[in-house]
Amino acid sequence: MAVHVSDNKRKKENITLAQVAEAAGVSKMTASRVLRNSSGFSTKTHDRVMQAVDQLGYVPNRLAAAFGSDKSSTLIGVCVPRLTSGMFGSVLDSIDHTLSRLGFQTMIGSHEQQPETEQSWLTTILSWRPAGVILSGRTHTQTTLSMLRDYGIPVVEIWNLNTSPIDISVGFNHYDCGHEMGRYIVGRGYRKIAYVGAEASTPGMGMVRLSGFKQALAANNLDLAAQELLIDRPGFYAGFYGTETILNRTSNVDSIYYQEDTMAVGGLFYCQSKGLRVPEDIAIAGWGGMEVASVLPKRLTTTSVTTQALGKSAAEALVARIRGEPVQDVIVAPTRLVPGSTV
Amino acid sequence: MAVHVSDNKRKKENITLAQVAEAAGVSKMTASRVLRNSSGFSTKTHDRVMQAVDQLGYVPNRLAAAFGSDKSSTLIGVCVPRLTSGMFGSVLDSIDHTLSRLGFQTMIGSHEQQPETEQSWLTTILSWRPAGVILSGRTHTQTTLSMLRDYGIPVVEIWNLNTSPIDISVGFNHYDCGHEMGRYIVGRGYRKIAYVGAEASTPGMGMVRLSGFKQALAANNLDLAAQELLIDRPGFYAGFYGTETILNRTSNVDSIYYQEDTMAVGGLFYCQSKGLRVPEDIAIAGWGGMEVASVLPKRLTTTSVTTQALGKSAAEALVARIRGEPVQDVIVAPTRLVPGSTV
DNA sequence: AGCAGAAGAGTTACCGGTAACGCAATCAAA
DNA sequence: TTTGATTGCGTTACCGGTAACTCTTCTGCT
Repeated sequence: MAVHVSDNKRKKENITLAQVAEAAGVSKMTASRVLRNSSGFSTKTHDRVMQAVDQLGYVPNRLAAAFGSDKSSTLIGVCVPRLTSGMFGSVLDSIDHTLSRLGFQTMIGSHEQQPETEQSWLTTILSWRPAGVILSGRTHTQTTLSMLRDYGIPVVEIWNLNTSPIDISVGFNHYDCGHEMGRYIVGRGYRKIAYVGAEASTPGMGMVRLSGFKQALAANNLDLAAQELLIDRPGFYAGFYGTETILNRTSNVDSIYYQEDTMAVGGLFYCQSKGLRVPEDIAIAGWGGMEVASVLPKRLTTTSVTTQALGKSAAEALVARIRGEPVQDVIVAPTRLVPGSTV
Repeated sequence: MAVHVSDNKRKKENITLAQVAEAAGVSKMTASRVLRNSSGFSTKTHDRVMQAVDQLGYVPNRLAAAFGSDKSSTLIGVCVPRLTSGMFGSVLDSIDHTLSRLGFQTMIGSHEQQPETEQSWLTTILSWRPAGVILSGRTHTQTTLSMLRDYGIPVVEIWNLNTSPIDISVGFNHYDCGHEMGRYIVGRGYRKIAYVGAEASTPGMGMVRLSGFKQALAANNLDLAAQELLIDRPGFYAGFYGTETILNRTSNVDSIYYQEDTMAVGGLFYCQSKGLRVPEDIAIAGWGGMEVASVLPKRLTTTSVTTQALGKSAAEALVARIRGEPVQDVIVAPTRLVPGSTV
């Protein structure tokens, strides 16, 4: 197979602002002002500069701009737990679209629920002097916090609702989600209730939902009949095998609350493969309102969450903060329990 | 709710290379050489500089580095069709991990299968002067191609195998995937074969697989009995309703090939809901080897693809090209037909 | 000893924007 | 008409690294 080396490529000289300015017959500074749409130029000058830009095909060098003044960075760092999850994919998608509409670029990373990974991501990101960052970790290291404080840029914490955020928090109320589902399941008459979750490393928001869930049971003088926390990525597979484990270990479980819809679907399939009727023999509930839940033979009882809205709110709040506009520092993204036919 | 404004924050002065150099008693240039591990310094100097770095907590300014010399950019642009797809999520994850291990940062965008969106993403990315880009579009606009040529950076095209790439291609052989599945389905005795796909905008690789699939049918003197191409994002939902449409429109269809596993699963559920036995009444095959397929009551017949390997290969090839090392310019990522119990 | 070449380190200029400041012309109010 | 404020634009310096070059020392070798 052919082997190429690219060093023979000729790199076309880039057009600079100075060339644009010269073509327009103004100074670099005036051209800069026109392009940033800041004030201090006449309409005539504006038109002449824009014409020169079009004619020369000028592409601004954001590197130089961001470097020259720390105020003009248009870079936003975003760190999510996983890139492979449909939920976070949707949030990322929404953040990315919103930010690029507002003239910002996103630099993405994943932390796999490990505060140390988030910290090393942050170190790297800060070396790019971003205008702001969006974090999704449940907990942060001390170093992370002090870096953010020292660096002094806007920070949005997403996913979890945090009533005393570093700066701004946009998230779901996971505790309430769990509590509401707990009440619902108990209200439907189930009494021997189990939980199946999965955490690859340190606990994420599933644990917060679980505590709300347990609280709802406790309010009815119930406790979890069984609980299985796999050391794995949450997904269909983990749900399938987690259910197997629970049902083999504990008898007469009449309902299972899952950390996520994907896990609930995995569990549902396990039950079907064992000939268990849902919800007569066993009830199943998830969280997330993912697409897969809507095409199942039985509609999954779950909590539907607004990932798109979350991403959009987070991005908009961050930009507002960057621009010095007033922003609410705690924003709740809506969630809603959707009764299906599995509970 | 409280309203904050961040302009009262105090930004700690960043440590610069000059300060490190002074503390180490050397010149800026020598410190720079040590940090980049290029040659031209003694062990003693190296240690003194590193000690100063640790002591001062120096964080390099990549913005300045990339700006000062176009050779030292560590930025890679990556553009995928969607952030919400599990398949691309996995590829992104793999690319991101590999690149960050090699000292690069990724800037991600999505093009939604629209060459124009890819082009505008490229314009933005180029303004950051990246060291290389990874594209996944099936087709590119003329402007995209000429920008890449002018700019002269390494380019890796992923997802599709392209025998005459812009620079480097790392992908699956979608045609062969389709062809192999076509042969397999015909070989199992099916004759009235349909296809269900979904494209939100311009055709992606599903179309390439379909053409391989059709070719395999043609080799057996068969033609597609029916075909449904939804104008939608491929997913469970599209698979469900695409199947409904096909089966209502054409009678006696005995097998359906889906663009993706998620769609196949959607189709499978539709069939179950209508009391159709799989594969006795109707056979179902997908593509992708996604996790959901492995927990279904019946294991899905599909083509398993190595998204992780694809991402890793792409990232490694790009870095090798950036470093001027020899690279194969066409790299095939493995795919494998996995017989399940749905065909 | 004499000399070429390598190794280690410093000097200078520059990348392409933006902030801060300065200055002339224009305009509104006294 | 004078004066102070505003508008429009230019000048200068600077951001924090790196490339290219220069200048010393050391080597090792004839």
